[in-house]
Amino acid sequence: MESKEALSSLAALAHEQRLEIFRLLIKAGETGVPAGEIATTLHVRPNTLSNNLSVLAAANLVHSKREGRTIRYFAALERMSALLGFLMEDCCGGNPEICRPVLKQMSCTN
Amino acid sequence: MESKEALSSLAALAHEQRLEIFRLLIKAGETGVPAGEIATTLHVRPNTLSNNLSVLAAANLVHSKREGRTIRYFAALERMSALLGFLMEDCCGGNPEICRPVLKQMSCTN
DNA sequence: TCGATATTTCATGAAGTATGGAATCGAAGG
DNA sequence: CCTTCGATTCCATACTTCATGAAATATCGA
Repeated sequence: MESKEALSSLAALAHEQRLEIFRLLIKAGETGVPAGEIATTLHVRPNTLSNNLSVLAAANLVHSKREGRTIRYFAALERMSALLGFLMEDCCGGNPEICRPVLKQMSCTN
Repeated sequence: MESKEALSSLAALAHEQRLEIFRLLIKAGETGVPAGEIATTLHVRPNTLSNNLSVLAAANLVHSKREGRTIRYFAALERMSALLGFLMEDCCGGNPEICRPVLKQMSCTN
């Protein structure tokens, strides 16, 4: 991942509503969530939601699929993966033990 | 980690110069880097650097230690760890296989 | 084709953030 | 004590981002 991509992802996530949207989509997983359902769940106006979804989409953090009148949104885990890799690049250059706790926090066993 | 803390961390990182600073400190690990060395390495003015370091420090992403006239900065891995955990919370609620690739990207074996 | 529903686009004012120059602080050395 | 060096703070200007309402677009059912 390049610096500019990482920056756009971080900027997209550095916003209260967008962070909530993204985490909601992370939790929803493969199922995704229709735009309207995001709006009612998070109590946001549809136009504001649409703007924020477009920011997340421009940062490649989410993608969408039309289903008739509704549009279903999904978190883009592969992008998230690349971002985390970029942020922690070479963190273990000196000593693998140091960043071990970071990984532990991410473990999917909880 | 609470949402507000995550937001301040993300906002701090969503800035070209601060992202470079943070990644430099991540690579430096336990050794840390003195402020002056950061300035010369990244070719930034000392006042700008100082501002940006204070933003990163306010977000608890870095901490510092005075050593005579110089001040040495370190990346705060425990904060980074909490941030990643917050972002990916419940990512595996449905299916552990889905977020496995995210972890792989972070693996310290490279 | 018409109306209803779901979502997006656009322009705008208000608020927040970045930047660089100058002044300041704190520690070390003569 | 005075100077130098490393780093920070202050401040005004310029820039960017944000939420909002009004209008537009797309899809479906009648």
